[in-house]
Amino acid sequence: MSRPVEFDRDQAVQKAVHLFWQRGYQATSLTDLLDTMGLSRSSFYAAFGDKRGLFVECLDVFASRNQALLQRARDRKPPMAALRSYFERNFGQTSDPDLHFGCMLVNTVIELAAIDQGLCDLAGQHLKTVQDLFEACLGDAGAEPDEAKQAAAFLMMVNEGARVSDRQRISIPDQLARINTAFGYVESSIANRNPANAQL
Amino acid sequence: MSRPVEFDRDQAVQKAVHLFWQRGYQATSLTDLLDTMGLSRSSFYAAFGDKRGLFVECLDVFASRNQALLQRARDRKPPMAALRSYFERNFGQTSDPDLHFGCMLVNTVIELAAIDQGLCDLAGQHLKTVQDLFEACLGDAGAEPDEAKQAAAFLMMVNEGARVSDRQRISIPDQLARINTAFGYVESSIANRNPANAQL
DNA sequence: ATCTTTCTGGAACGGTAGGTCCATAATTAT
DNA sequence: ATAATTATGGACCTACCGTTCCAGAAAGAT
Repeated sequence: MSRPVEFDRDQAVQKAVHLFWQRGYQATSLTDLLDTMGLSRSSFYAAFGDKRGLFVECLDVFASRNQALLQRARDRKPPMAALRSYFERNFGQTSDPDLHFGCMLVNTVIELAAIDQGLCDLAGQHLKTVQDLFEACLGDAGAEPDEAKQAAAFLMMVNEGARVSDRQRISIPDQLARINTAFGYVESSIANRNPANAQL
Repeated sequence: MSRPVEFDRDQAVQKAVHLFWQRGYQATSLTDLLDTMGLSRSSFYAAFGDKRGLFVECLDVFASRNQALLQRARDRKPPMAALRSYFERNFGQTSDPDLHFGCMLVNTVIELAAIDQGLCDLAGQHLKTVQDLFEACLGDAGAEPDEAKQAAAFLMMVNEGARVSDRQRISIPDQLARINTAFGYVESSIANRNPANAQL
């Protein structure tokens, strides 16, 4: 019954994710969003409630895409290679040289820590989920449970730092070198404490 | 000749640093600044030009305080202990439990990367200066030049990550544990390649 | 073809942003 | 005391923010 919605909701959200990812929450105006998503003010408020509601939805979309990416790598590669691929994403393979937006979750934590605690906490929870995935990968690689937990926390800190570096447009080889340094540390640590695991 | 300025410029800047550090550039309104700094609009524009000009000044003040802190530690402590003290600052010793603003330079890079490249670059340059200080400390600790460069880049990434974690209000023991993990890696790496240096 | 329902474009809202301006107050030099 | 100079408080400006509202367009049901 009656007139159907004219725009593709998923596609509109995708575009919003891209905008928020690039420019953050505050610097993205409703006008920017409407232009990019290609819908009018009324449709926007009918579909998403308000700007903050859309941002929550975008955070969730970004986070689940992120997790899926790591989970897929975990299913298809050796555990440490899967982990590395997560860190190297958006460094080596990107064709657009200006596509250095870091991680939307990290960006949100920093931008909104003192502005909107709810959004900051939501981003933090998503990051924690990723950290749990790190821990699972490290377990796959033969780390002891407590060692996996410690190394996962360390790697999350490294991840956050790498995303900050990314936004400074530090040269890609330098970024990869830093990541390689971090993984060298973790891998040799696991191998030393548990020499039975030669292959990681 | 004629009427002198009524407010203490340095003290006003200090207060502005605190506000910008906590809330970032965009979320700090001119009204917030005037209230906190205790001066009127006219005096503000006469003294600082505009909001962006004040922010530049605040970035410089923050960076030089930061560098001085590490430099002082370098003069008074063993090199690796000096480095560690920089990372542990704002974690253990702070009395105010809500004083988790991370690092103003890191916050600026993330918030303004796609908004104001000039400010982002300025913050990035200040971070690079700190990284050079890291490198010098590592040289003091007996690292070979290329090893010091590599480890300094790694430690800057760790620093950036730690400041992101700080804004999430992750428990202080957890934060210290992550930092300890990172330093354990670096120190054992230096010790292994150069066994003559037992003391760091 | 008509009725009903829902979506859509655009005008309009109050609030606030950063920035300007001017009359006035305050101080020093003469 | 007066003149000259500069700082100050506060009104004012334009522009844009996120949000609301309403008249009208579009589509399904009968």
